[in-house]
Amino acid sequence: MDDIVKSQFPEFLEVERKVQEHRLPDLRNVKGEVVMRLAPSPSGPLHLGHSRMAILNDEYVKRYGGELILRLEDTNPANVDPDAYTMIPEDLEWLGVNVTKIVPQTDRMDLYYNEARKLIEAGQIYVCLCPQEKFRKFKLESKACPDRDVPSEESMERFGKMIDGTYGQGEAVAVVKTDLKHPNPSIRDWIAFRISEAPHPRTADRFRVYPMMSFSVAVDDHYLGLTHVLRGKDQLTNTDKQKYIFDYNGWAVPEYYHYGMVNMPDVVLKTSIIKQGISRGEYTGWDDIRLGTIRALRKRGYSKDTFRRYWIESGLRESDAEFSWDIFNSMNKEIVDPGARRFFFVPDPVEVNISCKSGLKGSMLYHPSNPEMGRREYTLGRDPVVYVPSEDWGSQDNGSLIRLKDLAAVVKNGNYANCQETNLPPSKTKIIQWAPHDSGDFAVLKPDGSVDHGVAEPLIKEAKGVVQLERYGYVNIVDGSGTAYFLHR
RNA sequence: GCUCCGAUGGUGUAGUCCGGCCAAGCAUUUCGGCCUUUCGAGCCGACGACCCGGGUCCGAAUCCCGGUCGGAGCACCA
Repeated sequence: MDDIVKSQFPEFLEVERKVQEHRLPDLRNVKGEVVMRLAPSPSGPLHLGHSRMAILNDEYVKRYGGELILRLEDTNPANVDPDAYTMIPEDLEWLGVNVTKIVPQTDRMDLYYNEARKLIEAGQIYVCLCPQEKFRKFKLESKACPDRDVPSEESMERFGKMIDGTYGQGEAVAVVKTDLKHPNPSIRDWIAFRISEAPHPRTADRFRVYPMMSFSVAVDDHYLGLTHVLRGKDQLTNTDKQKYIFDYNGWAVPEYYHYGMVNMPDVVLKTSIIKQGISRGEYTGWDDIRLGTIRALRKRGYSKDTFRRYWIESGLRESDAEFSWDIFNSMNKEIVDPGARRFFFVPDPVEVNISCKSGLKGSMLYHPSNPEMGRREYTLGRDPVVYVPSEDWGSQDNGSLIRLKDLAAVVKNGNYANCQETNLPPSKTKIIQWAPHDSGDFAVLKPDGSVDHGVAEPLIKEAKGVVQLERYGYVNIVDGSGTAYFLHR
């Protein structure tokens, strides 16, 4: 029956398979090509969380064609790491995200100022001289600050004084008039510009008045010609704020999508915490494998395709979710396994003396499913000493039969063992890995900060990339130093 | 507290717009079994879900109302 279907209606099977595959929903209102953006702040390299917005946006630009703009939101000098300007594009490139244009916001300060002046003139932005506390109190009480009604010429002059340094940090802000009665206090008359005298890592002291995110985002989304914006639900109120700028200017609003928040367990993502840890020497760097940065995950051996598959499957849902390492790892395993050569690693090794009537030779496939990848072979002689995992060896009683994989079946007698010549059926026998006596020390660094010490078969010295240590798990080997990074089981 | 979102097994998703083909699919986890000189891969099987209460309807996971729970935002951060 299957054969008939296969031979006569192959297209039917095709269709069925496609239905199973996860596919992102179509974007609404697409007219020809799309223009989308990634808008991280350059405070550090990208992490697992960022990879979602990067890949989702990239997927849509790949589907419809168009532009993918990397907009570096660097308008808070206190929060900028100069290295991030190079690390972020590196991370994106590795992820296979095709950025067509890079735009740092500090290149566009004149544009923000000009747009501000336009709105000041129209009476839609005013400059408030209230102390911070007072401004906030007015807001919460839905009251107008006295500066709200000064003539626009006066506000314009004050804006000039913000820029020329007459006002110091904290003494003046430019505020967008919205609706003082708006139910959400954060949307009532929100701040568009503030003074920051902190030196900017990129522009030094060239500017002292910086736009707030909601202002620069609105201006940029318009002038950069964004058609669709994908962002997290945490941006929902910002979207409402930004709509005022669009309305005041009569600009068309891009299509906004807000996907749910994803909680990522067991991993450090917060840039400020990582930075602190690095400077204190607790972490070796941005790629410390205990971290959730893209470069750390990359170092552990994750494939870029895993990120893509995972986030496509997660889609654009608005409900919150829990990140699942189980699923992420399982996807990665599927991608990485076909190319992962197998090796024996013996953690916590114990020496066993084997007695044999004839010489022993170990011969193991590099990959059982792909025999064409060849074999690794070790000639051990007649009464060799081998290493075995103490945990496995110790769990077996004296007199029990144990199979040393692809080497011999032996009967345990303390730290000695006798070869068993008979060809007993292999099932039900404990099968363990082993390493010859001339094996080198090997250590696996794990993401929880622990290290598994042991020995690994000599040929592992030639290995690079992701390998499977049989019965132990997948690891990534980056050099011949006798260490590897733990990937997953 | 205020504002806004959301709710399908342990986890991630499909289905919800346009009610019946859903006694709910897929993936992952866990547990069994098969295969096998890996506790890997593969194959087979099992457990496991439509938040609750009302309403509309011949018929509701899907529509309406109320509740509950979860999350996000409420900065001179992004």
